[in-house]
Amino acid sequence: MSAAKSEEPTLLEGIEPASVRALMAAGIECFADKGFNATTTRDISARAGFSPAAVYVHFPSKADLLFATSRLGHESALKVLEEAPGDEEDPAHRIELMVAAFAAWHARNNRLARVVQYEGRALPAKHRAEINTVKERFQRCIESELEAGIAAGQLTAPDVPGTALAILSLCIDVARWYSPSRDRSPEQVGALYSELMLRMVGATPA
Amino acid sequence: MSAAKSEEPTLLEGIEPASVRALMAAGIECFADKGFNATTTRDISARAGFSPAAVYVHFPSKADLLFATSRLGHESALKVLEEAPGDEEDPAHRIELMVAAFAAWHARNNRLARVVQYEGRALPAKHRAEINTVKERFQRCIESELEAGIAAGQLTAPDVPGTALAILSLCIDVARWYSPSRDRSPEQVGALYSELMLRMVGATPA
DNA sequence: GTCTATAACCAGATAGAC
DNA sequence: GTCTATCTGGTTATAGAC
Repeated sequence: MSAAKSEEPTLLEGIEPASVRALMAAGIECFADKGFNATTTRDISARAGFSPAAVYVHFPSKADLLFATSRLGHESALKVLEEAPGDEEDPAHRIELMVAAFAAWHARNNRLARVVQYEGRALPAKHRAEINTVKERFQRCIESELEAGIAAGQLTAPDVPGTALAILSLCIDVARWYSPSRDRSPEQVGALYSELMLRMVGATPA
Repeated sequence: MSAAKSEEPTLLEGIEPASVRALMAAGIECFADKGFNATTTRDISARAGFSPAAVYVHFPSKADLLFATSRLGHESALKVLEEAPGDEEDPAHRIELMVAAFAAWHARNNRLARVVQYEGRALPAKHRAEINTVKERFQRCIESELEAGIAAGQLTAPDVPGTALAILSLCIDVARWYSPSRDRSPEQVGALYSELMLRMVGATPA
């Protein structure tokens, strides 16, 4: 656990005050590295440059800090998925843009994405339920695009819910293996994955 | 955490003595449910039907119990991947069998698979290194099948290492979302995923 | 808002009886 | 080999000074 150089560049930008932003950035790094339960409040405070008690000035508990970061991550990922197609109308092109953006998000924000995907267990039931309502929207997002593409005769899928799940799953698992130093750029991952996805739904472009 | 009904049916069969088998089964359930760090040695012992100190009779530490289960899982998954094609020689059919088996393994053994994929961080460096040597073989396995299929003119891929990684990733992420009560059977997951994979590499069968 | 100091608790691991 | 009892260290969270 070295110094706190790598703050999440864009996602935390709007968070105020700066001490909360620093604590959230530190929490993301620590939770991604070691998991929620192996991270101590001292780890987080130290990485953010504060004394051991600092977490409790801004959050009621360590779990509330996790909730804040987890919600931020879910909302950001959902926003990316929903806004990716813009005003594009062609169904195959829409889903191509969505997958490229969603996969790239999981690469670019892979630390936060790991927290989002793998640390949800540690949330208290009430907070986990709130997070789960967001999760359901991801699946519906992809399914409706697939259905539109199939209706338009552009795509084929052996099983729409299963294929939608597989597409999401493929993008989400980027968070598990992606390493910014070792792998392709987030944009390259997005480009490769959207191409593989198009092949998967029978819409090979070139 | 309810009673210890659901032992891993086949994988732990050969483990002796029975107390070690029970501890490993309990460890898999607990680690999969709550993660390594949130699981206490008391959780494991209680679930296996022993007193709080039982773990230490058979394992030097909680981390050694994790290592034993993690190694068992990696070896089992690798064996499934390597042995799936049998004496089949057609490259497209070989990779189809491999993906069907590997995806189904992650569904069937989804608790153990979660431990294998998400709890490796908690292993001490030496044990993690041993596990990583196994992990590398998965990627090579898929890559060489892709290359054979491309050489035979049966498959196409925009990027062999990237496509191999995506195929593995797709199968591995089954462990994250699969629930035996809610989802398709492991065999159905394998069938769907091998079909999606064949489309992805340009070998649509029907 | 941040610090130092500490309370209260809990978990990994061990000792020694049976 | 399993148990009960316990040691020891570390963790969350709080109190109260500055």
